[in-house]
Amino acid sequence: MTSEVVRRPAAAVAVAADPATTIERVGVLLRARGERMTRARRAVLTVLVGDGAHLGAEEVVGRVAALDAGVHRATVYRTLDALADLGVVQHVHVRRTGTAYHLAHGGREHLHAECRRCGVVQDLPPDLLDGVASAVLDRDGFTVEPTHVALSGLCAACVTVDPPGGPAR
Amino acid sequence: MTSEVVRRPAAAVAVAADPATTIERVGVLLRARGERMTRARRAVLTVLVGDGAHLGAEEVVGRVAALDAGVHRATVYRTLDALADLGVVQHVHVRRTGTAYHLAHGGREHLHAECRRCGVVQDLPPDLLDGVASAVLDRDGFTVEPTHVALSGLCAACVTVDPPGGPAR
DNA sequence: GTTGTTGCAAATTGTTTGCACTGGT
DNA sequence: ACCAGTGCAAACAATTTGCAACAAC
Repeated sequence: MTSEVVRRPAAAVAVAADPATTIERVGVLLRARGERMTRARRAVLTVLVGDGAHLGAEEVVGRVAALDAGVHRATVYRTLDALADLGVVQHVHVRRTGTAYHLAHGGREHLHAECRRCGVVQDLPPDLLDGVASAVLDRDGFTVEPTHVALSGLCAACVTVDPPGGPAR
Repeated sequence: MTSEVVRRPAAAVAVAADPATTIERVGVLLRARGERMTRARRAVLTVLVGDGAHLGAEEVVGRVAALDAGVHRATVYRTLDALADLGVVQHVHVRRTGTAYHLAHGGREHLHAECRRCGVVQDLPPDLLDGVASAVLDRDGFTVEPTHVALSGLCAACVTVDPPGGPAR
C-alpha cells in the first residue's frame, strides 16, 4: 500500500527519447527514495514511454502482459500508483476508461477533455483554466487542479450525431 | 434499461416549494410520456426534494430505504436514470461518491468543484466556464458541457493540510 | 540479509442486467 | 388488460488488500 504520508514528488524527470534511458533515470529516482526498480516497473514504464497517449489502467495491464507475461494486474495498479507518487506519471480521471495514465513530461502539464459519446480524450493547453482557477480561488478559497479531471462534452464528430441538451451520460 | 434512443428532456420542471406538488408535476410529465408515477419514484423524488445538496446514488439508496423499506437499490438507480432522462434530475460525476444527483432547478444549472481530500462538493456559478467552453469549441470543435463533471482540487480547509503539488488522488 | 515488491486470491465499491412478477393507468 | 416498472439475485468493471514468497539493494 502507498504510504499515508503525502510525499512531495521528486523533481520532474526529463523524459529521454530513449526508453532505456528514461527507465534508468527513473531507477535513480526510485533508489534515491529507498525504493526499487523491478521487472514490473520496467514493463510499465516501457509501455508508457512507448505510447504517448492516455492509457486506461486496464489498457496498461494488457500491454504489460504482452510484454512480460508474469506481471500481475494488481502490481500494475500499485506500480502506476508508485510512479505517480514519484511524479513520473500523471493520471486523469475520465469516465470511460476509469483513470488514464501518461508520463509526466516535465514542464507544465496539459489538460484534458473527454467525449462522453466516443470516449476520445483530447489534449488542451495547460493554461486554459488559469483564469477560472484564480476566479474560484478568490470566490471560495478553492484551489482548482485543472489537470486532475477531464472536462466533459462532445467531440466535433459526435456533436453532429447527438447534439447537446439531451440527458448527459 | 433506458432506451437507446436519445430523448429530448421535457420542459424543465419548475420545482415547487411543496414536495407533494413537485411530485405531482413530475407525475404529469411522466404520464405525458406514457411512463408512470410509482412508489419508488415518489420516494426518490421525496429524498431529492428534501435535500438540496448533491447526494451520491448510494446515499439516495439509503435515504429511500429509510423512507420506504421495500424499494430496491437497483430500482433507485433505474429511477435516477429515468428522472435524469426526463430532465428532472441532474447528475455530476464526482470521484468520491461516484455520481451525485440533485433536482434540476429549471434555469441554468450551476457547476461543481469537488475537494479531492474531503470530498466536499462546492457549487460554482453557471457561467464560470463560458469563456473556456467557447475557446475550446473554436480550437477543436469540442463542445464542453460544464455541468457534467466536477472540477477537482482542494477546498479552503484542506489546502492548508495538504498543499497542492503533491500527487493527486 | 533486509525490506521493498510481487503474485495470487479474495474482498470492495459502484452500478447494471435478465427475468418473472406486480401494479399503474 | 396491458405493459411500464419492480424486486431479486447474479453479473460486472475497476480497484484494493492481506499475506506469504521473492528479489533488489
